Amino acid sequence: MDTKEEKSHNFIEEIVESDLAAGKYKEIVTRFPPEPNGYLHIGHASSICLNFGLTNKFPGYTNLRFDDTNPVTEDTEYVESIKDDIRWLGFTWKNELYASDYFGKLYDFAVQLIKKGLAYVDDSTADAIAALKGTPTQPGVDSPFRNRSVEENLDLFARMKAGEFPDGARTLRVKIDMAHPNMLMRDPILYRIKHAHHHRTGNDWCIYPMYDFAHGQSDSIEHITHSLCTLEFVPHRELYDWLIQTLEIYPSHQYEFARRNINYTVTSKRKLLQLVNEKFVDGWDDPRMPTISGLRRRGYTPESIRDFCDRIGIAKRENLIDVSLLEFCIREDLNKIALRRMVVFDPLKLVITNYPEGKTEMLQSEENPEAEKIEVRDIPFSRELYIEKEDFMENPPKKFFRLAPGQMVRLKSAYIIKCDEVIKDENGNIIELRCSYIPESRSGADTSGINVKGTLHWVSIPHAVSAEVRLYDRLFRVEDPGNEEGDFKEYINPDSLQVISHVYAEPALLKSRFGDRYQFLRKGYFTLDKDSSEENLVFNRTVTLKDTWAKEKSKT
RNA sequence: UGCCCGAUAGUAUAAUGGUAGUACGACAGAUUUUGGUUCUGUUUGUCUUGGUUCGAAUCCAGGUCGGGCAACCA
Repeated sequence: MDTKEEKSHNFIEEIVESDLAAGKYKEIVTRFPPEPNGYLHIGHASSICLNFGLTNKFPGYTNLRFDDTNPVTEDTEYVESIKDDIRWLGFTWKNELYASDYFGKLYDFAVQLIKKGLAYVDDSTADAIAALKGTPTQPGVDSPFRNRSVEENLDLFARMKAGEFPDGARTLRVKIDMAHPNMLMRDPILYRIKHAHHHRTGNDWCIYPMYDFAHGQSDSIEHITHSLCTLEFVPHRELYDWLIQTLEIYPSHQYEFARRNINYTVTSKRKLLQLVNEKFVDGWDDPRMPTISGLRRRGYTPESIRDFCDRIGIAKRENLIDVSLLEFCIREDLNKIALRRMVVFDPLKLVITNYPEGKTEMLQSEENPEAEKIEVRDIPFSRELYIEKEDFMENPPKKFFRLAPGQMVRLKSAYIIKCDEVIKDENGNIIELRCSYIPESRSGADTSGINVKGTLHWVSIPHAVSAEVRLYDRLFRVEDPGNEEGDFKEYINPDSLQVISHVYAEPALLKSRFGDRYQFLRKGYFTLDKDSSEENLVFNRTVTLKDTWAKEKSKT
């Protein structure tokens, strides 16, 4: 019996495993810390899978903590969408928490630092602070307010909290070293004044802690053992550790990994927000968006996204992941679960001349040939059918397995037919095909002995139902739009959405419900869109099928 | 001209001093009532120069290249 090879650990799992083995912790605590100022995207999914995945693999739990320290950009709309998305991805948090829950504690921490002579109120303007900060290669200069007395600092900070000063008039800064080689250690700001309404604390506060004075402290309060964040926070770790040590609070530790980037899209909340606000897309859940809600509406499954995150792994190097891997993951999942349906997008009329007029025959076809237990559905067959225009060629190349004058093909789950005659209009356009069928070739009861190379999908004209399909392509024409010259929006793919308002579908599709997943035979995977109604079925194409014929064609 | 992080096939990721592997992609073939699926095979890689070592992707030193750091954002 072959034991399945254990999947190798990423570097963070290694750290956790060795911490656990060394007895440093009995259980681990991680957190997913979104700022509620945008919708979650595929990059966040990776972080979610990491944080929650860790505590699924190892003993411990994961908190959801909203990093809501900037009331100006944050909103409960985002809080709700973030919770929905995490749940939909299939994860459960232990505690729903907010950095704003700790505003009181954080204030007390600040007072402690002032009392230790390690924090001061600075009256400098933002410009002055920036000017005295120095540059990466030049040391900064002490603020003229740096040496105020503890009493004065205590008084001023209390009055900042009391709302005596306008926005931006004063800040509280920690006193470290203005010549420190790490710029984040040059007396970083702890608190700033913002007379703004907070989505949770309302108007209770007019001073708000900065990220560096909220995140690590929140981690510590929650006894987070492994605080995972992306690489741009590496230089913050020194300050993170300094504050925890100085405040003598629970020592959480920060570990950094490289954010996941995917080609032909952007995953920056600022850029995504622009696409939404400037109407380049239909909203945060536009099926072309790399947001979780966009992927959901597009028809991606949570399983496929988790599988994707699993396959791309976690590491520290810069990366640009090929979107074809994401597409592979969704195809693999949908192939197993999607119900097969026949839908003709671009119809060509086909008349079976030797089939009785007015006759309707019910044929059976598999719901899903990959299923362990094959179930079937009924499909009406009649004398007049639609096939796909591109499935017929008058002068076909040698490798064309589809219909052509004098050629035979199988109609999926029906009969073998032969093309006898091509009917054209006065302009020479092909408007109808006259074919004959082989009665003994009926699917499942074929005694004809005829072998054909091609199988086509089809729809019976009198039974066809109408639907709209929306075909999506990548949102950008270039691999890394965020890194191109000029505005990233110049690189939007103008053909990222193609709507076909009337396609012809087999009647079984009439019973579609939200969340149903289909494979339209030879066309791709589709799911019902929220714009759909009883009168107008609307389907989103999740992803195409792999198409080796298209590849073959493009060679010439 | 400072501090920090990184570099393994086209892409992503393993190998933790001992055979450079996996997945996706690409290519070729088999099977197929979806040019889908499935199966088989092929292809391509340790940034560089030294050093340590019986042995280096791995350890050390120098270099090169890429990225981050000067928001009262997170």
